[in-house]
Amino acid sequence: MALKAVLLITLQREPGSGYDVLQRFKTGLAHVWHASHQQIYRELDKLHMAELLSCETIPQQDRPDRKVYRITEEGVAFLETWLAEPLGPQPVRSPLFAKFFAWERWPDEARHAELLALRESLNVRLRSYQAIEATWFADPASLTAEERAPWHTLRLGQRLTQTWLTWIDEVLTDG
Amino acid sequence: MALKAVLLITLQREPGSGYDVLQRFKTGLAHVWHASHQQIYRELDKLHMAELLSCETIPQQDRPDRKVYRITEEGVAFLETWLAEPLGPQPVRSPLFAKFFAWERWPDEARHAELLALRESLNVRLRSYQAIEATWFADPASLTAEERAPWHTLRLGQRLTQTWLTWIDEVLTDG
DNA sequence: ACTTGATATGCAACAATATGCATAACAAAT
DNA sequence: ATTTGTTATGCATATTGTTGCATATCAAGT
Repeated sequence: MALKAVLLITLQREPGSGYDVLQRFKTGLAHVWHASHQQIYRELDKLHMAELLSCETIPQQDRPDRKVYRITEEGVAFLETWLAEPLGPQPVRSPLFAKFFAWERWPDEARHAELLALRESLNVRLRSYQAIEATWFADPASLTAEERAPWHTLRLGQRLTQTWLTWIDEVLTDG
Repeated sequence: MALKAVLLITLQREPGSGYDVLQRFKTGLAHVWHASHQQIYRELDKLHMAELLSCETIPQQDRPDRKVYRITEEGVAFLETWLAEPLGPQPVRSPLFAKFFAWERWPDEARHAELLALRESLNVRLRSYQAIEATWFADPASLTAEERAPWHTLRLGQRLTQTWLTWIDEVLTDG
């Protein structure tokens, strides 16, 4: 459901091909929702079948046709319905917590490596957040209401990441 | 994969039926991994087929047989393999971030309701954490290394929840 | 008497995600 | 010349998770 919604909202802002959308998932949408190219192409096709997206096929010489999708009125209505209804509680699913739960069988060495790798990937994420902040949100006071939305999510992302990092250091120190 | 691991670890500590396991998912495992009873029964059957679990059928009068599962040697080996290999980066998938991403089409009223509902459910979770802390971890200094594992995950859960709550209040105040 | 909730188990259909494979041209670097 | 990376699209299969339905007993409350 959320994937459909993300596809609809990004194509509503700017129509584009599956490949265009894929690039957006790799950049601006990277901190919102992950999807593989296979999943994106298939989901776009489904949304087209359901007439939530229209599709204009642009023939190209010597390579596959480029299919440009744009949102339809039904697509907008679908998106607004999704936004209006509350999400409900999200199920808890944390593989790392599962490993901690299995503590007595988790070798010290493996745990240490796991935490170091996680810390590294969280640091990468934090740097990515910092780059976004410097580029787009250098002056928070001057942001419009609309611009504040991504700024808020960025700040939450930063704080959650920081919370994780602080905790990892404590666990590494502890054992 | 993680579901298999959680089933194996809990049955390794204490053999039991699908129903027993379900009760554990509703209590002690509630903050580790969510699974429905349908999924649990199906997965136990699969693990039995794969001989990672053995199964003793205990006939009962006038009601379905009780099937008691216990871990096998292959099951232990499987679990240890899973614990030894690093998890790798977890894909980002946050429906709430997706809604923030769709800000310009998200009505103020719906956003407000969404955040209030989320705040309430996070508060419930925080109270649940506090109850666990008071019951099991009243004196952190006296914990053994093994007891510290669930304590660590509890603390991370508390802090992440608190980070969310602080952020929600800010967003509610802001707009 | 009747309903509700706990005990105890599942099947079937569907949706979402992951993984492996496949094609084909072009540009840039070695 | 050949490899590597980018552009551009998908299909097939398997795994994982969701939702609706189904059965049957017993205890406790109304």
